[in-house]
Amino acid sequence: MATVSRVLNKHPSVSLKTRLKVESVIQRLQYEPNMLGRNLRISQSRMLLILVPSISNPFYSKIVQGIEDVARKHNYNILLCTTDTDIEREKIYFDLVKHKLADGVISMDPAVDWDDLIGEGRNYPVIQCCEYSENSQIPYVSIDNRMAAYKAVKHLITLGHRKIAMINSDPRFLYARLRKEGYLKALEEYGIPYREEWSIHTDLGFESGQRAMRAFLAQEDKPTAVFCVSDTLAIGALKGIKEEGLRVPQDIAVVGFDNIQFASMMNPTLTTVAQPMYEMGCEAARMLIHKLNHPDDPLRSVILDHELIIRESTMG
Amino acid sequence: MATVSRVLNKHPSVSLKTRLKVESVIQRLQYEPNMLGRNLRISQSRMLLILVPSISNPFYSKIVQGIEDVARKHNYNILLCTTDTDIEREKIYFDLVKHKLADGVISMDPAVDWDDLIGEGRNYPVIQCCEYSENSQIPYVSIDNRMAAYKAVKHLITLGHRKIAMINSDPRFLYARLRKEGYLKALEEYGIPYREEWSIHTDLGFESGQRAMRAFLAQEDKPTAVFCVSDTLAIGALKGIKEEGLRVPQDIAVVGFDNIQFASMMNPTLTTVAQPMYEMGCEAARMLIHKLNHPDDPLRSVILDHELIIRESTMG
DNA sequence: TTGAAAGCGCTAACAG
DNA sequence: CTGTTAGCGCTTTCAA
Repeated sequence: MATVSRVLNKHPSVSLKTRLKVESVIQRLQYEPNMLGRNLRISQSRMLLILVPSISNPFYSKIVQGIEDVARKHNYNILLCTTDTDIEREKIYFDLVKHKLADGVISMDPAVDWDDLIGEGRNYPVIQCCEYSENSQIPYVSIDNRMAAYKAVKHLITLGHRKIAMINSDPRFLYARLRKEGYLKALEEYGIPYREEWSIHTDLGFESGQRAMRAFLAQEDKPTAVFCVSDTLAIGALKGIKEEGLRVPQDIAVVGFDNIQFASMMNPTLTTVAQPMYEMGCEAARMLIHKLNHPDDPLRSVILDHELIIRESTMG
Repeated sequence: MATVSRVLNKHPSVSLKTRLKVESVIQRLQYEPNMLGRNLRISQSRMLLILVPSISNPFYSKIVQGIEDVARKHNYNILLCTTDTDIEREKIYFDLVKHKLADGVISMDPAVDWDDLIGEGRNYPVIQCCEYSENSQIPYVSIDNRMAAYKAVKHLITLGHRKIAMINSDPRFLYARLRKEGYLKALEEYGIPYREEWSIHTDLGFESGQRAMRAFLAQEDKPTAVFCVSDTLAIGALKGIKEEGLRVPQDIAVVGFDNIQFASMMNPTLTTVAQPMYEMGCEAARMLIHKLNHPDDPLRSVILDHELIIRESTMG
């Protein structure tokens, strides 16, 4: 019995002869090991919990791909859970870790209050990805959102725009707040006053982008450019502009964020800020797995590079 | 110890008094049950394995959403695995079931040969979704792919097109073969000869659609309409057409398949065959969970409705 | 209604 | 190098 276990785990201290014998019996009996027993014994689930706001946004899918690839390489499986940015669901899912069904978590959710969620004095392995709480000690991987937004808006200003609107997401997201700061910084730098009525918060769906755009276009004084915090919003905005019979970029320029694959397929193609989605996922997974193997090593957060990609939606 | 277990599982035979006592102690000790022990004991993982070719295609994401919602409701978690339509990966993932890490499978992959994969005389709970092997006994949920394709192509013919190309996916996929049959049937019905050079097989990426379109447009005798077996391909095709300076639908009409959200956001908006993606996922999950609870109940496969959605890419 | 005891299938320490 | 044994944390008889 122990020997079988050793064969299965490729433990070196098994003679060739017995190994072959065991293997042949395994073959003959069609024996399949039961990992439930193993998991209990070694007290690991070899599962990584991934918390995403939504799976239908290609931005998140791409990150998940990165996580999955690295996880596989280290013999971990992925438990993908969509939270809809709902605190309650987040809590329920986190129970999977508390209950040992997952060894650690990578979260892309605003994460209400990890310190509270985790509880006093516990040390659950948690990595934040894209989204993070500034005041907690939990390591994260992200980009410089403020700077990225600043560059995007500056690009518009450089093109001569002075009436620049912003379609933002839920301010519970840190990235939403940071990108707004970048937006404001760019405006300020060029002495452009901020206009409340040109700033909308919404969810990341296409329709929301479309709706926001409609709202801008219904105003008497219309913006000539729009900065959207996600490509999905920008795509909705393009649609909203088109249905008013206006042209992009001649009448209104549009900038998105993320550089999802669809961005370059649009008509016009979308200017956007590229995030290294796949790489972020990989890095987050690497960090988590490292933490699992070395629980006491302090982990440093990682800021990856972004890049402004200029396409037709700002420069026809 | 047994009593604690009973309290945790809400077993009725616990007096109010002891239950409260146990609960208060649980609270005080911050006790968290270890599901690894439970899983071993009851010999269930309460996990559902989901096999998808790729997660970046919104078509699959939507189905997964449906599965997840139903699974949650029944207290199952989801193990999402992307196979890239690679037989080897499929096998490796299926080991999760053999090893009891998942209680059952929903597969959207061509599934080489389930009967072979599963092995003689075993009865693993497997449901196929969208994609299935015709000759196996494994239940599936899908649409009538042949009919759907037929209707799509007929729509083009009715509009006056006689030169209709097809961008198809890997013929390992049954749906690819069935949709081709529908395409051929429509052509035949109207006495239009099939042209080998107007039929391409490729993967589902945008670029592939774009490339296929370029190939068509490089031919001397160009088609005036294209039927694509997925919206992602169709979106790529739109791009390919645009880069040649042609107009949709005036010069070339395009039909997609799936009705992913992006389809209505394109410019022009995309005519496509809507599949009830979310509902298919729900149904597959329901079937699987039923099978888990009643292993010997025979399950009937399900064919859901599709719908041709006509938009600008065929009728400007 | 509660407690004692067995055992799910595995791994790891120990002895031989 | 191999076999024996204990025990991971839980549920479920069985007896009290």
